[in-house]
Amino acid sequence: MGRGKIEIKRIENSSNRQVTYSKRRNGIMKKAKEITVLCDAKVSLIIFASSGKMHEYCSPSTKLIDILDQYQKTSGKKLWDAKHENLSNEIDRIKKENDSMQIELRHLKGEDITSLPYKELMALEDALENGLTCMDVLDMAKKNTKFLEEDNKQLNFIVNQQQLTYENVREHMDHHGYHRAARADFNSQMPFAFRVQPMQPNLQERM
Amino acid sequence: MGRGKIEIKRIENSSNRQVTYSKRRNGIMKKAKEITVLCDAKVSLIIFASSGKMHEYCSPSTKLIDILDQYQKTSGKKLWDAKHENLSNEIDRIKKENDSMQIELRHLKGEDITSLPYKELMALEDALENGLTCMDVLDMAKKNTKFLEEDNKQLNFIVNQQQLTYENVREHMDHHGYHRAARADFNSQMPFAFRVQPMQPNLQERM
DNA sequence: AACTATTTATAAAC
DNA sequence: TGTTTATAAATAGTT
Repeated sequence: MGRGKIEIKRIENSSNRQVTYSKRRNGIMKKAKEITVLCDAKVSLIIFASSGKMHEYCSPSTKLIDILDQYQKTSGKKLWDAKHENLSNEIDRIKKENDSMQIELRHLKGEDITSLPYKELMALEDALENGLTCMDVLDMAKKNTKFLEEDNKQLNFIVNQQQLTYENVREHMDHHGYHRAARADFNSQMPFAFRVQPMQPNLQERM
Repeated sequence: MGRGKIEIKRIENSSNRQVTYSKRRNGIMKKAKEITVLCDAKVSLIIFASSGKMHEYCSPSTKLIDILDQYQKTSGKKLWDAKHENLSNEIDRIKKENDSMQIELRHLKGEDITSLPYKELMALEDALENGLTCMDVLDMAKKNTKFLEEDNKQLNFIVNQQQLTYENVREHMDHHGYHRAARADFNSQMPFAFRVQPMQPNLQERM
């Protein structure tokens, strides 16, 4: 449609190409508008000139994003969904990081590891694999030590109390002149040196 | 361009509209292809009929996604970026959570170390300076734990023996009919529940 | 869907 | 770039 028929192939003359581009671009835009109005169609038209300049048409009262959404649904082709996936993956990655930190935190904040149920132990294993440091394990060890020391203290206290009792009872028996045989019996039942001292006097120096 | 001129307004007759849509859609598609070839343009054309049927054209050796990317860059308008904002926001949120946890972790770890008794801290420092690895320190911790556990065992043994003794003595006294008052005395000296159970039943499993 | 009279788009020239 | 114009192409109405 013009003074002469043209072949549909790249126009080599740059300025001719530019002119034709401009004219035909307007033509397409007009057609796009027309079909939108005439036929109730939704149209998205995006054109980039080789120069990089962009022109677009999008049917009125419609957002390009909606058209593209519908495009994805209708065609089944993914557009930003691919990007979406990347972000989702990052979220997953960070969430995992989060989880292992939370586990680490819980443990550092003090609950004893070995008292944890199996599940949590498995989680801890994961945490270790995910870079729980030696320091963390040391901390746990320290907590354990503290427990043991407390146990020791209590046990020592009890033993001492028992010894005191023993001595009091013996004194009592002595005082009241209980039968010699009974006292021998009693002693034979007490084979240990009850003067209990802390067996590890400077525990904290060992760490 | 046809037998008669038409106004550019919605074609009310449904089947006419449908026919015109089909014809014009082909026309636009052809034009899109032509401008692509003739002028080196990149074109994305998406058309939805009111029926929902979709047709698209995208210039060859180009992906729609690339055109849309370029669209976003060139126009500054956000397409899926808007949708991604939600995900990005979640990532930000989680990352913040992460950061504060990391701070908390550092804090806790720092606190743990600085709250150690001076001696212990110096010892640890020395150990690390002298090229001991984390492993070595862990080993020490384990040894310490073993000592404590042995102490605990011994103490438990003693406590149990003492209790046995107590029970035997009482039985002995009962059997030989010692004075009621003496027995009362004896009981009053034993204020503790001697039935000692390991307070940390699975110490060895903690490390 | 094919036909065709007519409108519209546009290539070439200015 | 914009206008003109001869002509190709598109298409509205018809069959």
